[in-house]
Amino acid sequence: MIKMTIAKNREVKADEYADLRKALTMIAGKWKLEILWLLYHRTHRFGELLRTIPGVTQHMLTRQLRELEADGLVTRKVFAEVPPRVEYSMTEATKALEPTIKSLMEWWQKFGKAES
Amino acid sequence: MIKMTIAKNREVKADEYADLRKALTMIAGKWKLEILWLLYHRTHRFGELLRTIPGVTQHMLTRQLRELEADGLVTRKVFAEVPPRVEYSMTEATKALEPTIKSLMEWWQKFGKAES
DNA sequence: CTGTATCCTATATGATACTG
DNA sequence: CAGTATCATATAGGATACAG
Repeated sequence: MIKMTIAKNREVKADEYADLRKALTMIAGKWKLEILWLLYHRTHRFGELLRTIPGVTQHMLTRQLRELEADGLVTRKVFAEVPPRVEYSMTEATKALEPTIKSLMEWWQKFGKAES
Repeated sequence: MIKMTIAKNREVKADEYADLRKALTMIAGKWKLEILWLLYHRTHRFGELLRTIPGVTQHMLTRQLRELEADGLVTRKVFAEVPPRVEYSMTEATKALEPTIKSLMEWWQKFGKAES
């Protein structure tokens, strides 16, 4: 897997940026941080999230949850009941991300607020 | 500044999410991480960045730099010379952000790669 | 209750040509 | 050298109606 090309360093770095960008966009969706925050506390049903998050629509909530699920940041559990029940919960990856989010919060406290 | 409303907690939290989203989007631009990375090493001229970052156009580079500057993440220094010279460098805020970026990198190493 | 299907707008990104 | 202007495309976000 070693690339013996002159451009090796550039290729490797380009991959790293792509990775980091991917990680950022995984949580940068308009409603994702609030969804994750709620799931940090406990499992939520779809309707709970819809009622708790101000301004979000069914459509957007569904889409953000689907993306988070595809990225391994939420677990979706469907119960075969009538009426249907669906529960969303965090994953190991979500838990592991918490320190990073707090780090970003602390940075914002010191530097972000002064700008813009 | 204390809001004595029933919705106080929700309002406060909504502000926090808006802040975090702002912090994320400040560095989530397509070329921003690579720009910041280069500036972590040393000051760069516009043309250097343009030649060093593969795939970026003059137009996009200018816009990403302007956004970073507006957010306090790069310093732009214009020299009154012919031909013109413009140097971009990092700020205190940029330096302070490095641990957060590394934290995100480490998280990706453990959890991001397995998904998607 | 928990979605999906359409259609629409806003923003981000990009290609290309031109300029002090 | 370091941009700006213009036009075009891609993606994110949203309003509304309908469905299992």
